[in-house]
Amino acid sequence: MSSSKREEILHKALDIFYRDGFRATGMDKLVKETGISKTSMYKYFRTKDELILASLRLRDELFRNSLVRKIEEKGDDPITQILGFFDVLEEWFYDPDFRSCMFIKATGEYPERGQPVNNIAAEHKNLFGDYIRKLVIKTGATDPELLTQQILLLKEGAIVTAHIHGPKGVAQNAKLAASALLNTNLN
Amino acid sequence: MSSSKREEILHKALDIFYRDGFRATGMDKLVKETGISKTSMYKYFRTKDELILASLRLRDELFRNSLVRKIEEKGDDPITQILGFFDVLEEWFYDPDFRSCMFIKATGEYPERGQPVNNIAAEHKNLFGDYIRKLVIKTGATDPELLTQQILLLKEGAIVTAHIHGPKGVAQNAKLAASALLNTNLN
DNA sequence: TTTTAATTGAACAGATCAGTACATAAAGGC
DNA sequence: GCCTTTATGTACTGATCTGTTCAATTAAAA
Repeated sequence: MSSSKREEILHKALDIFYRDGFRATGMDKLVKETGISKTSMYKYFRTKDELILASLRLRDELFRNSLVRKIEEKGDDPITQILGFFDVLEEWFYDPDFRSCMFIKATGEYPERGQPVNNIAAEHKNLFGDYIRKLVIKTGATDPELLTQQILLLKEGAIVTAHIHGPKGVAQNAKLAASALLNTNLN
Repeated sequence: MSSSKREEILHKALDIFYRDGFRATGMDKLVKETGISKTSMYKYFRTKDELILASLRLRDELFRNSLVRKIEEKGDDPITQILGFFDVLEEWFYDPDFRSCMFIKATGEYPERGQPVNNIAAEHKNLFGDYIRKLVIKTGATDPELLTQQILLLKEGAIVTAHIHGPKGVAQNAKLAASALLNTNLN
């Protein structure tokens, strides 16, 4: 199968891009660290930009799937899942490979509006937001749209804060805030 | 005065670094856009890294001062100021020159822990956090430390979200969350 | 005006950037 | 065995990167 090489390149490039950033990662570094020849890289991806975009799309898929799966391992009812989501975040923050959100960093490096990088990032956030919204609606909250957006704000804030200050306490502070907001929305 | 040239370089470099990013901004681009010769740049700053760090330090000073001033224009009592803070954020998000938080982006581009960039970013967040904490304590909140951290999470989340999705509604959602959290902390 | 300091422009070095060309080497199917 | 596909290694192009050098120019001080 020819596409297995493509997948291999993609997964390895994703790890390095996530760890070191896009502009800081040259193709030669990618060759050296992955052991894959440059010829192969340019066979499956016509440009570095194309590889970056494909990496982001893969990250979207892997990350959302992983998040949803871990959330649903926390329990069955929506409140448990919403609050459990912040425990999932906490586990991520304590992972030594945690380096903030790849999409936040990507939009930081490619600030031009309407660029594909920005679109993929926005789409990723929208898709995950849709999932959270479903959970919030299931709780019977009085203003599910507002509550959804607020939970997402806490999530983004926690990611950025854990990256700058370290993981300690960050996710639990966010969880307590989400819990308080949930309570005011249920009575 | 020789330091006025230094200041000029610093202010102009800051604007370009903030707009385009650090790695995406070469010294030649800086020369072309600022009209300042490369010789002068390297006279006042020995390396690009030094210029970057000085830019971040200037940003810290300018941005915190501006934020505090605008917050205090919103009123005298701490609750008005805390909630007004989110209106200040909203004005910033709608500024066409808004491009997220320079420190979040900086730590994204220079992910190595313990690096000066990271330290300056953390210090910036700490200093502003200290200011918010003072306001929160003045409100008589039951758990001022927790509430402070939560308000800061909402702030970081709002910045990142406004950058990816645009400014609409973001700051007000955060403001409503902060208001609800304040209420649960005052009763 | 004369002298001194500050600034510029432009060329340069050496490294690294994205991307290409091509000949060699594995690997798999028949 | 043979043949085709797939992958590798290496060298290369031209652009761009950070940083240096130095003579010419402007501005300020005397």
